[in-house]
Amino acid sequence: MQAKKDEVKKQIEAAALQVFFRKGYPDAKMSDIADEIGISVGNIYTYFKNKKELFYAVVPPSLVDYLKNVLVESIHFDNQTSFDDVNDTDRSAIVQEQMKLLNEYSMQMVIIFERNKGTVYSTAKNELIELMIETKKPYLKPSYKRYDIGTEENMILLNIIANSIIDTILDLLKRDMSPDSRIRIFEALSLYRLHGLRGLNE
Amino acid sequence: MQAKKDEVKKQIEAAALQVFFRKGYPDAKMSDIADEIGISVGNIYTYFKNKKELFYAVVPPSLVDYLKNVLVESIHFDNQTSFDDVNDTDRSAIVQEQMKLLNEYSMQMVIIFERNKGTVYSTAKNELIELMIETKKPYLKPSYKRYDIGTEENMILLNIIANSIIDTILDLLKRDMSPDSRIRIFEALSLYRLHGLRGLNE
Amino acid sequence: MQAKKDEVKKQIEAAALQVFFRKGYPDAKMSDIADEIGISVGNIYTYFKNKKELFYAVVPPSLVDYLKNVLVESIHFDNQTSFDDVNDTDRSAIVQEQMKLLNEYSMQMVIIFERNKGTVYSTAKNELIELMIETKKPYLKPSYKRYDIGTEENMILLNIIANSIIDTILDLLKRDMSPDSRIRIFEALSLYRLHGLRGLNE
Amino acid sequence: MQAKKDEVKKQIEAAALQVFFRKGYPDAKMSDIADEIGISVGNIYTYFKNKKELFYAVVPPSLVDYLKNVLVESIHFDNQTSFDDVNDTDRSAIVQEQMKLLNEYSMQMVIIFERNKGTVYSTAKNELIELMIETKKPYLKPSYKRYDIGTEENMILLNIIANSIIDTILDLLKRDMSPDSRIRIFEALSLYRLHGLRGLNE
DNA sequence: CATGAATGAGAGTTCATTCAT
DNA sequence: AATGAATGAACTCTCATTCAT
Repeated sequence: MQAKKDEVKKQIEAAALQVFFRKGYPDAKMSDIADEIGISVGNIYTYFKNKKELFYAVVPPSLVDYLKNVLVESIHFDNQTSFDDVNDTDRSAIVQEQMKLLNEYSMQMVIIFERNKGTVYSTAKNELIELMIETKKPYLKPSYKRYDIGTEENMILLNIIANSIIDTILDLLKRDMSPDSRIRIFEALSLYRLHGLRGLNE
Repeated sequence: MQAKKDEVKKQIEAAALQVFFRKGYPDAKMSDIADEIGISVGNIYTYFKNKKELFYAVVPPSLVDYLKNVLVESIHFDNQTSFDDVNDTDRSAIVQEQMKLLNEYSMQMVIIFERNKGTVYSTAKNELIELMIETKKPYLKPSYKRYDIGTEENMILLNIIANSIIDTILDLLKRDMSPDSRIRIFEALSLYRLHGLRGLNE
Repeated sequence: MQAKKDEVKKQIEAAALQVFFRKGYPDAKMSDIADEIGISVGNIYTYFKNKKELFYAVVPPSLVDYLKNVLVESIHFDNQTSFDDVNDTDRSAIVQEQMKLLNEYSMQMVIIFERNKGTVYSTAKNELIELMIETKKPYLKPSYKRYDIGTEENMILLNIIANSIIDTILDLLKRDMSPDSRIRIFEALSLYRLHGLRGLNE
Repeated sequence: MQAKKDEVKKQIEAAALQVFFRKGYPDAKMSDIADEIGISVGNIYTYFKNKKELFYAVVPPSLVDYLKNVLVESIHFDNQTSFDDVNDTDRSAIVQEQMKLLNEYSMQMVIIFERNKGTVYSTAKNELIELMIETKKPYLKPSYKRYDIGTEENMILLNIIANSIIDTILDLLKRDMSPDSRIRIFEALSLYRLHGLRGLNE
């Protein structure tokens, strides 16, 4: 019985994750989730007190810091030497490992950092950006002289770029493709971040 | 009295734009808009037939093609020579003009290309991406050999990058800053697109 | 000033009568009435306390008994001799006089006896029927032997016929036509009531 | 549970039919229907998508042509010989059968041909009148000479009479009585139509 | 007097949540 | 445990009525 019970609970969680991912929290109807696995709406309430509790069971706050770290590690967005200093085999292993983690929680990641309306995660993306910038500050030059960007503008620029890096990763995770394709595109995006379109297009 | 009427209508439009910008069409309640300017909900219906009409008065379809063109022009995302070939004065004039246009409709742009759920604009961003890729196809190399990306992966990569370029512009427009700052950051972002972080950071 | 005031009041009453006639009380909007004569909604309230008061100013209860009597007189629905016993000139004069009265209050009549929803006149038609039957009872045979109609059924039959006679008059009054046409059709209807389709069609 | 559901659905339909019959579509409030059977307004939406769907479930368009035909057949309004040519037994059987049909859908009939505001049936009565006149035209004399009615007036007269015949049937159906009474009155009304009050009263 | 913008009550509809079965 | 019918709060929209101008 317990096994059965756990089984249903897992089904509900899987269905809920799908629906929260597709529609976001406010537009995800309890009936959507129930329909997804062919159970009654009321039965969800046997396992979860309410919609909110179901949501946080499926996208728990504990996941946030973990995913932030994975993303910060995955990106190295400002460390130009990261890919130059390690050999290809090592680099590949690192990327593969990171990708595995990102894939595993891809839907949660999108929910936490993008489709977070109506949840406590509405500030998560900005916090991640802060973390990215903070973590990598030592490597950053104080300003980009060529364009005479002062400290504040500099921060905004970094903020926008960090934002866009996150969006780029999330965008990649949203798309359906083979793991190999994903890794290749992931690496191409790294190159784009470091060297721009010219870097890609030479 | 007529003056009063126009005044209130403008207030409603301004409030509506704000609320649609902040919450998106489906989550923008008529009461949010009314509360914003301290009038009754019913009074909005003195000026606009219904929520939909108010929305399209504030974010008219006629704006879409116009903004698409401005954005495509503003980006030159793949034309590496665009900034090298013209002198600084001309370039500055062009950028200033584009920025002015983008600033004027910054909220509409975000609504059309990002917070477009429940509106006719839900496909606008993808159409813009298609337009960007299509317009600039002649300049693109058929594939990025270094990462062995085949045609399909190539398209996905371009799609993600185009997406991110749009997001970047929208992000910039969402932030409150002086016109000068905005232009400088805008130009820095162009540099980032072309040469990556290394291009910025040298 | 008083003259002007009275003029506007009369205009409102005329417009109200039109609109109540066309749409009935509940569906007649104050704005319909105002639009009809190109004044503001608020101005109606200068002359009439509210919609109800305007309605009863235009269709006053005092009219009801009067119109009931006119109709009862006009119909002679059971007096088979009415048309045979008087000469044509006299009869014509009587009918013309009745028609004049019916025409004058045609809209009120339709409102009182037919489009009376939401007003105190919802029972007026039944009261008129009662009056018609009561008034003419002396002339009625106690039962229609041929169809074995007992007293109660007899009353229902009379009720239905009376009802239909009223409807027929109202129907005639609703239609747009010349006074002459109206009189001729009115007389043909009398013949139909007395002798049926065969009476008409021989 | 299924039994319960069907039960409630039937209750809602019965209540809706009652309320639509009493008030007409626009004035029938969902709360009227809910109150009628002591359920919540929202619960009606468990069974019917919206007010319109509930209405057309209870008064389906498929009924219209059927009822038109039954009425046209039932009336023979201009065929004076219809009752003379068949023997009493046959005639009785025919009338009984027609009455059964009319009784079964009496409320729907009133709704379709009389209380049809806001529905697709607003033209049904006029269409039925046209059908009645068209169907029976061969039997009609070109004009009623005695009253010198020209073609147009003739049509108006026929229209009014047809209208009144329908009203008469609907009126009969609205009243509560035994089937036998209804049939006797129905037959008396036929006689009235053919021979008028004199025909009844001799 | 006249205006018409503003209000508020009430209608139809949706959906998270409850609860009898 | 499971069902899904039932509830009620909240949203969009309408219109008689009020009131500042």
